[in-house]
Amino acid sequence: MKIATFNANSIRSRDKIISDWIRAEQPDILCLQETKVQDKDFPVKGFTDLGYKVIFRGQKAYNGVAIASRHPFSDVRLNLKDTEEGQARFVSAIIDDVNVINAYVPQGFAPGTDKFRYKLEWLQDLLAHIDRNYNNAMPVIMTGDFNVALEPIDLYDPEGMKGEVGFHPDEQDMIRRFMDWGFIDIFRVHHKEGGQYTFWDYRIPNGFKRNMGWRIDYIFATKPLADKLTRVWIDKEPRAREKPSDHTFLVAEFDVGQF
DNA sequence: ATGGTCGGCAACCGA
Repeated sequence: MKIATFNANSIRSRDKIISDWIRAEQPDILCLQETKVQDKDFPVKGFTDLGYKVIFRGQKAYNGVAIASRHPFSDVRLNLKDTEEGQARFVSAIIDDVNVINAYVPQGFAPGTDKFRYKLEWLQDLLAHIDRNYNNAMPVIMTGDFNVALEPIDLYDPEGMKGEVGFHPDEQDMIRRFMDWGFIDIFRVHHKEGGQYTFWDYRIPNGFKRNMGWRIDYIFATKPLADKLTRVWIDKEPRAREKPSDHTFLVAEFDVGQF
């Protein structure tokens, strides 16, 4: 079973990068964030033409998440909280007995602001939702853009960014609570080295070429799945193309029978 | 070298 995550920064602007990548890599599941499209305008045909089903939750201009899958969905959920209609940041489903959660965590702007507090609250709500609905003996994958680098080796300038948004202890403590619950950061299981990033800010001149990036996209898996991990990697090729997203693809393969 | 990001969407906001 091959699963990938990609913050597209507009799914419509990334049409060719996404379809080329799907054709080349043939993932079972692709989780997308920052689709930036309302549901009525979602490019469903692009996925069905490639043999994929797709579920999505979007809004105008900002946020938006989707899961494309070669296998059927069940138990589809399109929002984290029933009251939170306006924030298209969460979609989950069961796909061939694997519980898949796709999240676009709020960016947070800056510590000490309402946006930063909202980011922490959103993560808290996500953890509460997971704790109510799953346990760590179940096969669960939680993936997406978490907008948090965990360790100094996960960003290019840990000294300069210490305490800033995306590299703040309060954010890292929240992510570690997911790991205490039972989620394993599977990229780190197979890659102990630093300098492996999934995001390079457009605003840094030649930031990608100079590898001035952050590892803020994750695939978390519970132990039953993590034990079956065969390969996990960051595919930087799409980031090197014309008109790339500021993020790139993170991919994992598991040796699970039913796929 | 007198410049220096994107995308959405229509003036700036968010990242």
